Amino acid sequence: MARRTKTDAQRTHAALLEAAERVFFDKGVARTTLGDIAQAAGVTRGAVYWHFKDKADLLHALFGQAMLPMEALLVELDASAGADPLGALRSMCVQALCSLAQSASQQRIFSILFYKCENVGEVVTVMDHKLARRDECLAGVERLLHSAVAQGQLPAQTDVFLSQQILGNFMAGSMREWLANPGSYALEQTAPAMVDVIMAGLCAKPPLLKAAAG
Amino acid sequence: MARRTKTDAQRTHAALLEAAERVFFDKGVARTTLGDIAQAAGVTRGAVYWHFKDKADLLHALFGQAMLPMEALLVELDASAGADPLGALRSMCVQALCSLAQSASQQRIFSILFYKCENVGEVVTVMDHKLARRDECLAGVERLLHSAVAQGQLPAQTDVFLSQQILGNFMAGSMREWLANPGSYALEQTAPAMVDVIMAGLCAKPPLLKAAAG
DNA sequence: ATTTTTACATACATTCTTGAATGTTTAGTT
DNA sequence: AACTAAACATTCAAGAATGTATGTAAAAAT
Repeated sequence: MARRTKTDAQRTHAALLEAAERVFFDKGVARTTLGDIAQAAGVTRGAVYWHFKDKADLLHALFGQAMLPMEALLVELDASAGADPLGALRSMCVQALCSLAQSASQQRIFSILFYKCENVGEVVTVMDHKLARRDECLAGVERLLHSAVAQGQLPAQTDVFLSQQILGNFMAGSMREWLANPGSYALEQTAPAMVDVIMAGLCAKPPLLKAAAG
Repeated sequence: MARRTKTDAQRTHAALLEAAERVFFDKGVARTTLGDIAQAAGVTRGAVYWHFKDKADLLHALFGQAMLPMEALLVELDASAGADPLGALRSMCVQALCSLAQSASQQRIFSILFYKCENVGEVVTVMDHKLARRDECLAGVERLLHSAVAQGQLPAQTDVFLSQQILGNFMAGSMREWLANPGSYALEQTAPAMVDVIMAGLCAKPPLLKAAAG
């Protein structure tokens, strides 16, 4: 086959991304050759090298399109910051877990992130880009926690930085561990109760700032 | 060089494991060749193939010697089950985090586990073996939680399975996220406060069993 | 209508890596 | 003292993956 129309090109572009998602998930990033992806997409390596510079570029594109839910939460976050920041945080976290539980594609992509991709070499560049996005999100979380303190939902002495770390660690760990065997329990059902435990802990015994010795 | 004494052989065996730890950490498992490890250990590939079947076997051996702290906790766990199960659980978790924070070798090995190793192909066999060990540990955690319920430290309706998941998710997430940049905060200092949040959450608003509808 | 790109396919040269095969001492063993 | 086998080193054949270079047919541009 020779050149198709512009929309056909976009279609192969998408097909390559979809194929990459599947093959990366199945074989891991390091072991998949660009030939594998081309074959899975029904094209040749020439097409891959036309649309992407190399494997890292393809991975970057794959991860780039995947964070939409994360960013959606970020938007929702700043909107609802006013009334009940802690409640907003809670529903954000629950929704993030439920979103993962409901989307097979998201599960594949996060599985690749967590389990099928070595953070080494050119990949770290891709990951750094991804982490920058996540840090923006975490900064939003920190803002929410600050306003929770301001509104008295959390004690004045609360160490906001540590609280955010705790929440982030729990969220990342929950996603990763659940993805190890998604069948072990129904994440969407249990997500609210799980997040509630963390929120209750932050209210009941939050990490406190060490007052500067005077 | 030719054949050395038996103790020399043990020394090269250990040197190979140490070299593997370093090189795997630096280059990731997939990209390191057995030649790299041999060179780092000051021998040739022949020595590697003598001591280990292949790369997966080497990785298995590396991970096999690494879980000693985890198993140490397991022993300590059953010993202290009597008086204050929740307290025992707390100190276990804190100690696990501090242990990680203090041992550079442990940090490398866990970094390999979390970031430098794709869960694919023969590696899953290695990981499964590792997960089996971890599940034993988690079973111990579950026993502790049960006795905490029995002693009234946790409400009778507490969903022990979910509680254990929550704690495990938090612990795994904390280790992994901290390893992403160990310099961002002092884990040994903050570990007690962090674990306390989770424990307080479990006490204040534990996940509850859904009573079978009658 | 022609020229120029686009969007790929095909072919090629190069480089790595692996597994196995074979060689070489020398420590134990009898 | 002779023999066996341990503990490596060295070499080799074979396949595979990458990047690039080149071919090509149709779509756009003029």
